[in-house]
Amino acid sequence: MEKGKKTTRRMVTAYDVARVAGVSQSAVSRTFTPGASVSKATRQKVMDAAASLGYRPNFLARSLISQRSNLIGVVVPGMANPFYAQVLEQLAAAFEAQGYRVLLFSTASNEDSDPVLEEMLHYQLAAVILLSASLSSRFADECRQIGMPVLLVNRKSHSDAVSSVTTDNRVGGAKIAEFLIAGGHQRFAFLAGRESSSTSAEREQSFRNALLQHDITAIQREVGGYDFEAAAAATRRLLAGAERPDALFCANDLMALAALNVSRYEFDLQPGRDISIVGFDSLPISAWPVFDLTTYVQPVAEMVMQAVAIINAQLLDSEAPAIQCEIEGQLIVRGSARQPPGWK
Amino acid sequence: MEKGKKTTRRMVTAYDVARVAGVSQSAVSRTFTPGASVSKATRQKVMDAAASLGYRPNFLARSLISQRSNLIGVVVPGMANPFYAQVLEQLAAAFEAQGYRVLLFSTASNEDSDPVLEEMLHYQLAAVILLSASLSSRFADECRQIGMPVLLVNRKSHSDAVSSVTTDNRVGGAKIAEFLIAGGHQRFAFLAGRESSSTSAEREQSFRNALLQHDITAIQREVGGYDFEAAAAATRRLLAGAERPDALFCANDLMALAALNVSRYEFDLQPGRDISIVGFDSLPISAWPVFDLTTYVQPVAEMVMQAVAIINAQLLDSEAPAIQCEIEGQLIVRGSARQPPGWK
DNA sequence: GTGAAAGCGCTAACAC
DNA sequence: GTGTTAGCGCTTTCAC
Repeated sequence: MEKGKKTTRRMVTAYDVARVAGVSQSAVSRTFTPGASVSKATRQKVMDAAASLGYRPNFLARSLISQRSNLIGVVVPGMANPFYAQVLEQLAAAFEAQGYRVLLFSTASNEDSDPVLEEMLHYQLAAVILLSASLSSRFADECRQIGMPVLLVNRKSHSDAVSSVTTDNRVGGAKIAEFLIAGGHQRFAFLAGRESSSTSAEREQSFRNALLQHDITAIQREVGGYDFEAAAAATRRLLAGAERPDALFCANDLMALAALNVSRYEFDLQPGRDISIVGFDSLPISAWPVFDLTTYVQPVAEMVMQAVAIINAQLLDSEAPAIQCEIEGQLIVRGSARQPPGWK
Repeated sequence: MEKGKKTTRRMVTAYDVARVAGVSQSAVSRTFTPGASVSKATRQKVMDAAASLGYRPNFLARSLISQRSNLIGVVVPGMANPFYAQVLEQLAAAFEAQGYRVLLFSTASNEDSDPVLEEMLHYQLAAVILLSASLSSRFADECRQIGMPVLLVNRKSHSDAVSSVTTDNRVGGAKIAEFLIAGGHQRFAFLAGRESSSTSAEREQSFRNALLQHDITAIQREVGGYDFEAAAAATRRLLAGAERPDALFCANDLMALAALNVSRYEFDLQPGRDISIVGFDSLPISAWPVFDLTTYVQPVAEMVMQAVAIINAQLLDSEAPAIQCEIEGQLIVRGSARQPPGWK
């Protein structure tokens, strides 16, 4: 912050406007405060003066005095995965509609968001949203203490003092298992996301449990870390193995798309016929004819709605309890996995 | 545990730290100001007190008094196009590395960024970056007046008082034309982005010019508005027409991907054999085997580097002249377009 | 309804 | 090197 030539260009302040309008500075403030009491005449004078001077209230100063900012901090783990981009976009749109602004904190992919959280605490954020990232209990406590709502999206906390919005991962994992079993598959495999991710863990656990109901215990497993290249490599290992799986459940769509590419172009396996591949998320691009991916929908719009609702509730009452919101997803059957005869 | 206890949520200030450390408040300020002169002893006392109290400088207050914020406003036209997401991500990473933070302003796609610019002026932004959006000269003037650097990325201004970073669109358009001509194509088509976009216009114009050199003037044309669905519809019109093109240049990759899908799955045309499709951007996903798209690279990393360099220069000297930076792209030949024999 | 006055938390002269 | 002193631009009592 050493840089920057000092500009002598003083900005237009409420005082300047007051002087021109022939009113007090407070009158100017009131004019720009929705719901404050100003007479029609005063307001008009102020507006005219403001317009002529090109005045705009300084939101930073406003936040400082009013002790409340309209900045929402959002932590995203990069945007290589369209899912994150989509959630971020909708989150931003929803909050902007309410007069908030998103301050972006991109974390270098890894799950440890403590350093970035530390950074966030320097801005008087109205709230913090962590997308696909977890939160140390230390920070959870600290945020609660200063009355700053924190919300996990697409991830759950071990502590239920932290709010979260997720899809019903367990239902999804089970549904996919049943679908694959009904399709008559024999050799199952799971492609995991990051090991530390609650999301991947839930999907895997329920997948395994459902298979167990049918006495299927031998499940091959690789880790793709939610990354395209890593998932492609993992798929290669799986398909090159002795017991090539005929049913592959990937913890997210991006990895499923990688698996699709590898199967088709490196192993000459046609998804839906020679191998069944299922994802999780339902990215827009997964619906493209080239992929035609069977997947479990994470209803992004609904998740964002709930996220906004939870944040609003906490903002209204800082004593409000944390909420773990789990949203109903849906299995979308397309062509990348063999379809059981008569499947609804 | 005391529930419902009303916590007086005053934040920890430099004064509190000063009191505990037994020094003046300025000493605290200096401790947290890189390059300020504080003795080892004082600094230590301050750091200890700060740590014990959980003190963090308030960046908003700092910006207010120092008249310079570390907030960079970035306008993005949504993130459905991975190109935007990629640029945003790298931009954020680059600025964060310099101690800046990105304040996100997502505009509802359209090209008129005036309302959002208006919003931005309320925050004391260090600089503003417009991604694939244009700028009215009114705002360009206003921003210059208050000494706030503005930079267009992937778009050019008619005025050269506005800085911009773009790829050499004209070179790209011409190269693609030559490549397609060398491939022996007969019926050319161009799929435009938004009509108001300088980027699309430049690519089209140079494409046409290069074709003109070979006496090719009949060029079919549709508008895809940089949107996947719109581009798919446009492609349908093109392919259903009497004079079905055998060479299609799309103003960006996203639209080329749409064209690819439509060609292959709706018209049973194999790209690279029955029709040649070329894009512009070189998205990561365009390299996937399923698409194997021939395209012109926009070197995102380099563009971001230049963007940061330009902003830094303007920040250092607000009188610095605007810079129009044009970066050299590169034609990536892959399988979606027929390859001329012996093409280098 | 309106103005005066008191700060929000901080940096940056300025003396010492 | 350190403390003292002014404010940055604004909201918000509080009298009138």
